[in-house]
Formats: sequence, structure tokens, C-alpha cells
Amino acid sequence: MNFVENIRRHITGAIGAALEAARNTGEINFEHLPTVALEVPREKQHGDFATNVAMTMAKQARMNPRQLAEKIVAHIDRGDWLKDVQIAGPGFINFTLHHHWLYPVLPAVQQTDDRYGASQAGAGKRVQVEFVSANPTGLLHMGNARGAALGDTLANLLRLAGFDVTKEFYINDAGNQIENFAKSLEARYLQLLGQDVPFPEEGYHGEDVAETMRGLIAKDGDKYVPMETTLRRELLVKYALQEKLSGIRESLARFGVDYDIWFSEQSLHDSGAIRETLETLRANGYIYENEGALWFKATSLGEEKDEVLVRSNGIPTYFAADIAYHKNKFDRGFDWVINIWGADHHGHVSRIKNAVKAVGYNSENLDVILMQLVRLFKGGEIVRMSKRTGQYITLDELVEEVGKDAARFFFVMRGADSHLDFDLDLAKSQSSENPVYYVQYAHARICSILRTAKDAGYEVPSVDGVDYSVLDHPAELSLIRKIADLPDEIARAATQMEPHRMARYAMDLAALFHSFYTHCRVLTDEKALRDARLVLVDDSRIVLRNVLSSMGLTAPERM
RNA sequence: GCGCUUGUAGCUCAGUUGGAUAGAGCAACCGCCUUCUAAGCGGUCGGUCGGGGGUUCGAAUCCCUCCAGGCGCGCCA
Repeated sequence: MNFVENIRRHITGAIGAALEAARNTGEINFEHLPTVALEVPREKQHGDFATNVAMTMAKQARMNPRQLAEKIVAHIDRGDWLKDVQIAGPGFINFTLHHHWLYPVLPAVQQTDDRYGASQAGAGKRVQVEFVSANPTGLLHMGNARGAALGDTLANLLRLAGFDVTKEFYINDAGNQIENFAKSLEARYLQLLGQDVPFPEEGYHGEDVAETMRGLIAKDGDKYVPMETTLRRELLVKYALQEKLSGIRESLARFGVDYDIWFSEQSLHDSGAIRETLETLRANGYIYENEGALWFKATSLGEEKDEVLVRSNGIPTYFAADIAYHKNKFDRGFDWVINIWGADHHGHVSRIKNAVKAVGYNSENLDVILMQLVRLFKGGEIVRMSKRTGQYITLDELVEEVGKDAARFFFVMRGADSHLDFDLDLAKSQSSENPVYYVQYAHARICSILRTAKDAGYEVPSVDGVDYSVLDHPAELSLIRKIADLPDEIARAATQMEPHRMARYAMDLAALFHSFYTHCRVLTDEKALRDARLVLVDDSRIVLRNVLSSMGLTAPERM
């Protein structure tokens, strides 16, 4: 049950009825009922909800907005929940409600507990979230970490909002980079065994490549040395991919991220899926041949240029595989497909959307979230990162240095499209400057109150016999109001793909709780007040914990 | 050159899809611990929403145009 949604319906209903009534008496003329937009005013003095219908309708009704608003207000049925209706500014109608509209949320949080905040907004629609999908040729870096935190949190939120969610990692285990990887592995392998062979110029210079080969030598010794190079590379790559992938999987698991499906690009080659996809494209008229290569007629869908699907050497491009992959996603019946990509891939967005169209699916059901890159700061200086030279901070090192909770919070705190400056010192600092601790501290503080209460023989009362109307301090009402917002907030963050809203919500809620804490004493001798506040405090605990958990963070009971 | 994207307080960022006097955290300054965790609270200071035009009752938000940063424009992935 969503109380905010409920009251919104009441108000919009009352406005609609008032408009009809005014039309019946001939006071207002209009063709059709407009959709009534309700907003929550920034200023408290403007009431709990406000509408601008009088302004939007002014033209249609041929009346000035304030006059129109007066006519509407005269016909509003105040029921037993509406305390006051005011006309303000250019023609806003402001609604102030009796406090008691909020109170039912208090027992509801107790009853739904870890499900509080969930909703049916997604109506069981099947959504796939693909994120990280890092090359299995190296270690996870900061960009991957951001994608992991955002993708995992978004998936959690979608699930809470009533979607049927599948989390997926696309393994780029095919193509030129794998060739290149193989050459690098081979060179390192032979070098480690004392052979003087050159290292490929475009190869993977990272120390982890050598490390992988050291592991193989420890296991199998020099048995690959006498082999023919093609077979050798094949075996080395097979070993390395397996090792790298399980490393990636473990790093992500430590970061609190797991997947439902690990999808191999190579499998699209092996299964014939790419060939089938090309046939589909051909049947739909999007393919032609030129200079020995097979091309996708992207220009016919508004692109600037066409794209190669199969090179003249007969090997399909990454793009061809990606089309097959996206076709596969929709073939599997997902209603909504979300990709989280680095902003450096933004050029591919319209291309893949057109490709989705070309294979016969609705590209509106594909969303690509682009993440801006992460800049690392330490001691006020930018930490330079270069993948080519293997000089970069890995996800493992990040988790080691600042901890999982701080890292995830910092990534989720900002919108995906904002350039993220990650301050390692700040994330690590256990001070008031660090928002992670601010939020977690609120939770720990609550747990402390509840412990103290228990020691004094005060339990959180069962919800029935509690009189919530004693909770009328502004700090209490604001806190309850925030708690009541959670289901909407989650649904909105999920459907709009804006996980950073939850970090903000968490900070707002923590701030409201801290404020309540300093203004209102929980453990008083006055039983009625104490009981009501114990419920409010325990509700705050539940909501904080649920929000933290949606972001993959722990909710400490002591700090 | 073409395209995408960002530009909001000293710093890092929000901004409820076009609403009322543009917000938060940090930094700075001033207060508050004999009582449930001061990793906290209250207050002050801080703005040409990159610039300029336009659309309308109303613009940080939509359109145009400049300026600045980031990124993309391979038979790479």
C-alpha cells in the first residue's frame, strides 16, 4: 500500500470533481478535463501538495488563473483529510492536509519490514541489465567499478519496483583483442622460460599477464614450448581466459555484485547465432557486399555511414556479434533491455539501436546508460591511469583501500552522466566529511537507542495500540513524510534509471533522523509518546537498512 | 570538420520532466554535550544557473547561437 500515491489520487480526484461541478453550474467552460499535475512544493508554507491546473487551463477556459483557481477551490470537497486550501502566487492551488494522513505509514513499515519500499510499478515486466562486461584480458578498473555499483544498484531497485530482473555480464572472449591477448600470453610464457622473443607492440603489457603465465608454468611447466604456435596460443588463451574470468567474478563478488548470466561472445560465433542474424538482416534488406566485405546499411536508418559486419577475411566484426547478442536478448523475451556503457562508447548507441530495429525489434525497449569516466584523486592530485602500460588502480585495490561500502556509495552518489571525481582520502576518512559514515551512523545510532530501550525494559510496541497523533513535532512529521516517500522514490529511481536518487534519499533521511534525535527524546517516562516514537525510530531503522541494502551497503549496528 | 555529452555557491554535486524566494554536503565563521552514540544538531556567509538571443502567464529546465571542457567519428573492441 502506497500512502502517498493514495492521497495523490484523492486530491486529483477532488480537483477533477470540482472542475466538473464548476462546469455544471456554468462557472467554468472547458472542453475536456486536463490531466491534473500534483507537485510537492519546495516551501513548507505552500502546503503538502500543490497543483497548477488553474494556470494550464487558463487559456482554454478564457479566464485568468487566479479567478479560475477560486472557482475550483469553491467546489473542492474537503473530506476529513483536507485541512486547508489556499490560492497563491500566479494561480497555484495549495493543499494542506491534516497530519493524520501520514500516520498509517508507521504501522505499515513495521508490518512489511524488509519489503517496505517495494512496489508493483514494474508489473512483472522482464528487464535485463547488462553491466561491466569488461574485457577478460585484464583486471577490473575504476570505470568497471562504477558500472558494477550502478548496475547492481539499478538491478536491485528494479527488482524492488516489481520488475523481473536478469543481471548479465557479456564476455568479450572473441575477436582481435583475443588474438592480441594470445600473442601477449605466448610472448610472456616463452620469455619466462628464458627465450628471447619480442613482445608484441600492441600487446597487453600489464604485470598480471605475466602473473597468469607464471601460474601456468607452475602448473604445467614448459610443456607448451615445443608446440606449434597456433595450438599453443589456443591453449594458453583458454587457460588465461578461465583464470581471468574467475578472478573477475571473485573481485565482483567481493564488491557485492553477482550475475544471473555470464554470456560468451564466442558462443555467438560457435552456435551460428551470428550467421542467423546476418540472414535476418539480409532478409530485411539491410545488407550489401562491397570490396569483399559484408556491410550493414546503417545509412538507410539515418546514420552517417554504413558499418562492416563481416570483414573481407571472412571474420565477423564485433558489431556483428553485438547485433546478434541484442537480437538474442529480445529473442529471450525481455520487455526492456538496459546496457550500462562507458561514455567512450556513446558513438555505438544509435548504431546498435538501429541494428535492433533492423532485426525487427522495437529499439525503444533498449536503453543505454552512458557513464562518464572516473578521475581518481589522492592527496589532492589526480592519479593518472593508463591501461596500455598496465598502470591503473584495480577494483580489488580500491576495495582494499576504502572498503566496499564507501566505494559503492561514492559511485552511486552521482548521476551516471556526471564526471566523477573519486577522492580516495575522503572515501577512506572516518569523519563527518564522508557521507557514507553520515548515513551509516544514523543507523548505528538508532540501534543504540533500541538497545538502550531494551535494557530499560521498553520494547518497540506492537502497532495496534499505539496513538500516533502524539507525533506532531515538525521534525517528526518531516521524518514520517520522508519514510512515506520510499516506495515512490524507489519506483522512480528504477523506472528513470537513476540509482543516484537513492544515495540522496539516504542522506536526506539520515539528516531528518539526526534532527529528530536532537529535538525529540525517545525514551521518556510518558508511555504514549515513547511508544509512538519507538515505532518511528524502528521504522527509520528499517527504511535506512532497506535503502542501504538496495545500494549493496551494510547497515552497521555499532560504530 | 561532423556528432554526442557536460557547464549551477570557493570545492563536489542535486534540482520532482516548464513552476512560487535555485538546494544539499564539504570548506569558512558563530553557537550547542550532567540525559537515548557530538561520526551529531542549530545558525551565518556564499549565485549573472558558461555568455547572448528566442518561445510564454512563468525557463537552470524547451529552441537557436556563440564560448569552454570531455568523448567519439577503423574491414578495433
